[in-house]
Amino acid sequence: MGRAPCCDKANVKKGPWSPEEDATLKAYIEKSGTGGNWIALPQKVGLKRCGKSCRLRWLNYLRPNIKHGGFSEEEDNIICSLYISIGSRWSIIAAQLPGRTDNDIKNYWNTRLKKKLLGRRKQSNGSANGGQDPNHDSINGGNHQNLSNSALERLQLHMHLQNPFSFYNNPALWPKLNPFQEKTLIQSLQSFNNIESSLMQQHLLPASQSTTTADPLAFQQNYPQFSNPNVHELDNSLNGMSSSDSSIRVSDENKVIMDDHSTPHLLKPNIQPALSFQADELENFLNNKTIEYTADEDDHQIAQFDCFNAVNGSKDNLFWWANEFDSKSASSNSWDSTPVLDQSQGMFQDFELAYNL
DNA sequence: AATTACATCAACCGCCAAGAT
DNA sequence: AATCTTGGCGGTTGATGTAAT
Repeated sequence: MGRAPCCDKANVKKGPWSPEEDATLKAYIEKSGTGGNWIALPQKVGLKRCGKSCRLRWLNYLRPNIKHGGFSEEEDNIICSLYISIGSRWSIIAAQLPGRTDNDIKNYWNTRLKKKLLGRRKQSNGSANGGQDPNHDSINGGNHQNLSNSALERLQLHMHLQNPFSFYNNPALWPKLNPFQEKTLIQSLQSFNNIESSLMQQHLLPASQSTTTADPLAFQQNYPQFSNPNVHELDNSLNGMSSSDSSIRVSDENKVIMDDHSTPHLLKPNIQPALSFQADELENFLNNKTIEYTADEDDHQIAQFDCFNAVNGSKDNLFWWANEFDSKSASSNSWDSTPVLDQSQGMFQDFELAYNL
């Protein structure tokens, strides 16, 4: 037996809110507050709505200082970084973006940002899963059924951001370079692409292994000898762009260490990715400023991860949220101050699991 | 102009955790 | 300790708008 409904469904209006309903609800809450009980609120207000519906309407639309649409690059940046780190904890992500609701961010991620980052891939190729899980085929299927879609998606995103093909195909991810660096970079990428095309012709690589159809892993596994020189070249092209900033380090035990000894905020697992090529070099290139290394006495690795950093070129705005993370509310929809980082311990487990595969 | 496909987003659903009884 | 109630959350749906054919 299911649980009892929170309200009498038969006598409750559903669907879009009318301006009159909005005005009624807003006026009441601004005057009297919620009274600490959303379920009882509709009766007090005189609305034929479910209490949950009232709550949602207020939190997502009517309450003051709500922003809709027009996400900035900085906001994209934060959403992306947090999604990779903690997954679809939209309320936590929303807490870092003043004026944004979890629902808005969730919609924005699902409809735009994800596509912007991963590209518009064909999600269905007539596979047996009937298109129910677009991630399923893309990462070898079967062994990953115990992973959440979120974890798979984050893995996919992380891997996508690590491979030179996606980088080549997505100029939005290109770092800002000086003219010389940009020229070198483009030449390197073209060279890489030419090698691949040549191999495709010479060895009649099956279509399923075409790297141009976003399967760099197969290419890397079949032709690892062609990976490293180019990666070196790409890496070298960005020499001189290193930063001495340090904020987060990862210990040998996979624990995050903040320079100011505060609570850790982001974890980039120091687990070797499944890629067979020189992931460190490639990662260093792709995330140049995003995964930064310091040679401190413990030889720890900085793990500040951010996929848009190269685009923005601004470091300061990437750390503000991390530094304030544990001082903010866990939820944009409440006004309490649950320490969100208490939850962080287990948040990375599925990401780590995906990484281990 | 009509139809179809795709994109967007507000709203709903159902589960879970925490607090109250 | 067990049960109930409520708030909160993430996933999903469906209505609407827009672009493509």
